Amino acid sequence: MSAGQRGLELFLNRLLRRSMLTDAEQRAILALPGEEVAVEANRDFIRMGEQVDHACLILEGLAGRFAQTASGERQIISLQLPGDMADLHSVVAPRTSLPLQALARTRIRRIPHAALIAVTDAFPAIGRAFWRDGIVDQSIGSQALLSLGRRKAAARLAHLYCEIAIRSEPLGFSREEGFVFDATQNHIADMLGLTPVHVNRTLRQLRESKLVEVAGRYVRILDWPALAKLAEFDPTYLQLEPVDLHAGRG
Amino acid sequence: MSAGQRGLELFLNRLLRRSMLTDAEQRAILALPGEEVAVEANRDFIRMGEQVDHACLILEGLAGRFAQTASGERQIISLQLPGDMADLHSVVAPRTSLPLQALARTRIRRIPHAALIAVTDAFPAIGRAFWRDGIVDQSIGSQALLSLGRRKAAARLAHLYCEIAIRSEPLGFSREEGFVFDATQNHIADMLGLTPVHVNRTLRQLRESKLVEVAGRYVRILDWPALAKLAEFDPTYLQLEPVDLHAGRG
DNA sequence: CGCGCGTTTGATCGCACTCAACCCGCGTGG
DNA sequence: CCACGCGGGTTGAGTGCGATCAAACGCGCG
Repeated sequence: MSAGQRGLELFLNRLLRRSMLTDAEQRAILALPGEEVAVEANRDFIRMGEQVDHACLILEGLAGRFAQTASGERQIISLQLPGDMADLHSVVAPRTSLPLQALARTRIRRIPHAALIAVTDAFPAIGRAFWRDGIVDQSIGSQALLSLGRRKAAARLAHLYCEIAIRSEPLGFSREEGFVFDATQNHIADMLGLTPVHVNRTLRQLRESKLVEVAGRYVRILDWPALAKLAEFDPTYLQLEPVDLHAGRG
Repeated sequence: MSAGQRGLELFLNRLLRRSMLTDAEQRAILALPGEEVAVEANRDFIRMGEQVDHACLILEGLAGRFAQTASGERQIISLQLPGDMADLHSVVAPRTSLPLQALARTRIRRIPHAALIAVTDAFPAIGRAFWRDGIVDQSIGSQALLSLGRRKAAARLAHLYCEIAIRSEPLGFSREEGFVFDATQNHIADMLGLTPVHVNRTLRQLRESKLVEVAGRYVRILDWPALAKLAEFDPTYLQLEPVDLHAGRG
């Protein structure tokens, strides 16, 4: 199978974990057109206020959406892993309000809005599956709000690692054997609303408590129960079970 | 016109500020069925994990969606004002992950999912308008993340007031003449990730700086430019201009 | 009148920020 | 070959914003 198709299969898997789609609908997803693009680390591939006519599917690497204050402090709003359609919402909101940036070297696939609209018109259930897909991102955002608003640094970091571990599973990584998380401590600080210095210290705590082991891009969770407890991590917000979005469902 | 229709007109206005809809589509929205319900202050009207078959349109009052930590600390994830469909997303995610609560005495209108699905099947552009509507909530959530992660208490509070002021305009309030914001300082603390005590002190700062004037449920912004500057408030994240979501658009 | 809720204020504490070095590995260029 | 710069990580000392603990006040309501 071609590289493009592999990307679409990851995306289809993502959709299928949350929405039931018929064979015809699945084929329509896999037949989506698009061109592949490579993006260097720390490069915006969608700029602020830009009008876009395509959505970006992450094939490889790590991307994030940013907001920032006047003084230049950044906050990472959401993280995109391979298989995530980073800005599927751009189909209905083509003027993007927030930039998208590659945190590490990343490959993306640009899917024209026209094709996405055509497929949602032909299959209303796909339209609702896209909508539902965005709900998951919103749910992740809600957890992030809870973290930033009410959790201490250690719990925030633990929660982040738990979430990335689960989200990495479809990519062939498991929690125990470790996963790739190619973000710098600077990036993590921007995700958690902390300073890089404090991220470093907090990370040390987790290491010294034998909860996680970090070696460059590779993260391994040594004590999942303890880490999940510290984070108060409950994965149900990620694993919405498949729902039948076809009209006249039972 | 009946009370139910007035609620739907507010909702239709909300949609029309962001999406273009044909006359037929607008009539379909206004014809949505639903029963009216009154909710006391501090009462959940959607409980955690509940499976719902209707969405809740806020007619009057103030509602919010919550998340909380194991120790019971709460974080308000989103606020719903009259005219907002509080959980439109429940159409595609009927198992709600977060509870909805009335912050003050509130009247809602329950719209059956079946009717909403029927209308999106008959008019795909309505489905995309719903989707797009949710994007605005996400955009508001992104600003909240930026606030919690990177802004100080005074800026967070200022930003909140600016946002509510703008969002209240369609209800007949203007920024200068004041608006109704029926949340306690406790609620505000749960929105901003602060303690009630600190909200009180911060509010005093804003009062003493002659930026806002608060009298019970009534808030008046005395110095909009200064408040917006303190908050770094840029309303573009709320006012997505109307987009044509019909297939084959230019 | 007494109770409860929301607001207000004071005193102290602590988590995370700030400022400042320094280390290390890597790529680049003299 | 080494000098140098640079990005990322690590550590220390001092500071401050917002939390915590505690108490009192005002007001509506039973």
